[in-house]
Amino acid sequence: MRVATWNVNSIGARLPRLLPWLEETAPDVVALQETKCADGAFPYLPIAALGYEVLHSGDGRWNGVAILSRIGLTDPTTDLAGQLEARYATAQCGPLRVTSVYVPNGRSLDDPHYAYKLNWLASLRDTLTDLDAVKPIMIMGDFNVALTDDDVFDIGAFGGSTHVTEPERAGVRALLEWGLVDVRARPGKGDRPFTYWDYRAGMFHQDLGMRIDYVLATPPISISDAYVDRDARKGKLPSDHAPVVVDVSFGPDLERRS
DNA sequence: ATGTCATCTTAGAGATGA
Repeated sequence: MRVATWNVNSIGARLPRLLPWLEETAPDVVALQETKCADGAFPYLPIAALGYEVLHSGDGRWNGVAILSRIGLTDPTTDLAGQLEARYATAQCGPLRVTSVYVPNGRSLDDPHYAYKLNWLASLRDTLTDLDAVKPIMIMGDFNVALTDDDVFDIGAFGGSTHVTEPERAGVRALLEWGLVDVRARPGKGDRPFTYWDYRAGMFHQDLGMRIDYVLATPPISISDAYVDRDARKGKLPSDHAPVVVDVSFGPDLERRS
């Protein structure tokens, strides 16, 4: 089974890249972020034509998350307790409980949006309280946090910046401490599996990136491969994020239990 | 390291966010 996450930075602008990518990559489940469209404007038809059921939560201009699944999609939820923006979507997709997240950016350390980001991560952690890590659960998306200094191209360039502070990292680590595992993709071009490169200043060309998109999975989910699809960041009108693609499998007992 | 890209407002360049 193949699962992927991708911040597409507008599904409207990215549709000419997304549709052929879905055909070539053939993921069974995809978590999308930054769709930047209202529910009524989501391109359901061309995606359904490729065999996917869709759960979308969209504000319109900003944010927006989706789950695409061709192995079933039930028990949809887009409400994250106490949070108003469209940044969270969960559904049962076959044996997997899948969540797509678009964690708030934080903007700057003195901006109220930074406290909002920490609060949002706490709300995300709270959703795990009643769940059991022996079941197959995946939370994936754009976390807007680099977990370690090695997850940015040069930690010296991030003094006083968001994405690398201890409270943000602790917010994500709380998910790992609960029992989710950080599925590290094998590196692409460089020695580190970056997933985001700023559009400006030739950052992608120089591989000056950040690893801020994560796939988190519970231990029963066996990972046979995980890679960053750098090709999707190249060429004409790419997103500023690359997809993370993960191949997973389960034991027969787990297939039954879920 | 702020060099790009996407969207909305409202008709064409500016504001906003990343």
